[in-house]
Amino acid sequence: MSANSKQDYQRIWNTIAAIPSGRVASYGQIGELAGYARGARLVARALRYAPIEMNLPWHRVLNAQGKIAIPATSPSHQEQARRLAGEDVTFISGRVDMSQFRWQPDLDELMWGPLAFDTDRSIEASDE
DNA sequence: AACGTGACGAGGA
DNA sequence: ATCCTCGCCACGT
Repeated sequence: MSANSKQDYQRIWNTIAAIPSGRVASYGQIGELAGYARGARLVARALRYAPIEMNLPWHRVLNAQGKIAIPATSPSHQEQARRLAGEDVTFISGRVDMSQFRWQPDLDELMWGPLAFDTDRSIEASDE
């Protein structure tokens, strides 16, 4: 499966939208949950092109080391840190403790939540 | 069409 | 911890 349209980005956006306040996820984690194994870079792109009107909790996505991935030269970097602080996500020497703050969707959420109803992940369409 | 790039990540040295 | 290499793949040149 490969991503090649905005329609594909939608699944990634949906996944990001599901990250609860006070928790964070890594790019790779979002990719896996959205059905793109090893799709970390795809997630980064999807995030960059996400429409602002969508109001995604973009600030809850960090790199695998718990660090803000946006270049420090960008104003958005500060903004991300500010938003996370507002959700009591704490940084220790520039990074978030992922073992403590990583979003871990429970089984119910994975099986019955909104993410489970993406069209090309339905039972009928599973033909790998 | 070919090529370099990157808000990434895992693994090895 | 730091540096490199490779896998990944849509995008802009």
